[in-house]
Amino acid sequence: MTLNFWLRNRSVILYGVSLAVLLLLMKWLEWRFIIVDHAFELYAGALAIIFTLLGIWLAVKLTKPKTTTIIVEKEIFVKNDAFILNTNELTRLGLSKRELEVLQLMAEGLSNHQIAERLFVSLNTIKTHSSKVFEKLEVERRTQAIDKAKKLNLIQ
Amino acid sequence: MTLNFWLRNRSVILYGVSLAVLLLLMKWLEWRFIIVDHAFELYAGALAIIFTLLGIWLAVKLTKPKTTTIIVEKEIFVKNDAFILNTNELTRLGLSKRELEVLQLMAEGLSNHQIAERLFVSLNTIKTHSSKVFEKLEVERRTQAIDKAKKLNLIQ
DNA sequence: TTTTTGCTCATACTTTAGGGTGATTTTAAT
DNA sequence: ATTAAAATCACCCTAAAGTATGAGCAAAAA
Repeated sequence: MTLNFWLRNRSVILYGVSLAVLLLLMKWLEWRFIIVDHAFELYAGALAIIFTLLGIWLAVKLTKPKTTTIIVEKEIFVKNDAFILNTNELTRLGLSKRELEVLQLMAEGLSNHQIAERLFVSLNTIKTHSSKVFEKLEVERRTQAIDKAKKLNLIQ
Repeated sequence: MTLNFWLRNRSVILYGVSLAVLLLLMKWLEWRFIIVDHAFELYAGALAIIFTLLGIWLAVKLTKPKTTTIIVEKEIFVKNDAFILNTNELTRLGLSKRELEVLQLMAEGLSNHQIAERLFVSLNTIKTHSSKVFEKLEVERRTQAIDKAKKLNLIQ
């Protein structure tokens, strides 16, 4: 407890002790070399300087450091791969759900045969769907359809 | 409020009190051992207090606050149309310049015939190129090639 | 210089894609 | 209940795509 008190307040205690020592020293000096002219002014000046420095030291030591928080916004460019289906365009073109499904699988590189298997329908059905898709998208080839559909955000 | 004031300034108050105690101690010491003018000590004490306070004030006023910079990441979603060709993948796959050119035109929806016309070569040449492209990309269809090439950033 | 690589083209053949037409069934809307 | 759209499937035919093989030529690399 006593040790704790010492640790917590050693700055103050040290200060008091050193002040006492300083004053005693000055007194002794004064007593020793009292001959000096304007002794009082010098003494006061020294005191002022010393205690100003002491005050600065105290403030720096004992006050919490000022902190200014600067918030800087760092712009991070993120690739917008969050696909948002263009519903407007979809309804405008009149593409049905199934047709869009076929178009999506086309874009993934599947052949008509593979799409038929995937959707559990016949090859002819897929042909009919794809033909309708090309008609509605006003294209002639699946590659064109894919390109256009991607540009219109109809598929991913 | 008063308690808060105490907590915030206990260092300074403690210092003041201890200074007062110290001065009393000195007075007592003076009265006990040394015979000097009383006014001077009071003056010195006042000086000490004033200039210590001045030092504290100076320090508080003039110290630069520590700045903490907090960087907040602000996400900006950008359409990533800044295409960067994946040269590593390109050389890894061993795709030639011409083959890449054909692949690019494929992705734009052109037929082999159209590509041939565009590049002023025969249809058979384009067929050869496309076959090589499929081989190197390890795919069977142009739609697959397009899909893979886009995912690998080989084409736009 | 020789070799390799890239680009070109051809022929023959197979597979896939696409167009046209028509029909049935299911689902949704009027 | 009727109509309309969507989804399904078939057949026929043509066009395009893709495979395989061989070959000529020019530029770059060994």
